[in-house]
Amino acid sequence: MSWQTGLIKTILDPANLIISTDIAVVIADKYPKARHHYLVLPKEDIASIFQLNRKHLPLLEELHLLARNIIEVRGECFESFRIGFHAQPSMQRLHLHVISKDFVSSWLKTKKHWNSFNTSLFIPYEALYENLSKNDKIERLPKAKVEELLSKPLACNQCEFVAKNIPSLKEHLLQH
DNA sequence: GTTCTAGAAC
DNA sequence: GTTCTAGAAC
Repeated sequence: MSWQTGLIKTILDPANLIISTDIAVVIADKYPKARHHYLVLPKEDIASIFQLNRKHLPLLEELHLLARNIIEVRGECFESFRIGFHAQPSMQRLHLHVISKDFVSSWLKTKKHWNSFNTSLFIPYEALYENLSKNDKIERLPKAKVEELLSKPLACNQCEFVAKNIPSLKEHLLQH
């Protein structure tokens, strides 16, 4: 089994499921990039956002419902979370990220980690939903665009601060 | 996706 | 000399 199928294997074990419905499940991200970081995955075998079409809109609504549920279950505030998909996913099985905006985590280690959640490489749930409604599919970003976004400066998500490197960004995030 | 680590950056 | 980044992983 290659590493890309790790999520599919993870959800096979009921012990890993924080929430489970007929349609979807919620698990904790194995390498959380913030104080709270969950993944919502459909039980249906959909590899990624690129397999979606208009028929999946009700499924997306179910995923978002579970996203709101896990935030509530954990006693957290909806407004303190980002909910969305990576524009360039690495792991198989469609997964909706539910991540708190603090980004305080020892697993946050690289510029790629930061920019994948804090540039257009992160597609908010609502944006993906609207895009799918309109176009009946999700287009892959051009390689050059991905590289441009990955190389963006380390701009704080809560103020105008731009960090010189990852350690200084992490130190800064702790101050918020 | 992570781990490891060479060599760049400081 | 130490910190930090970025590319290979058969």
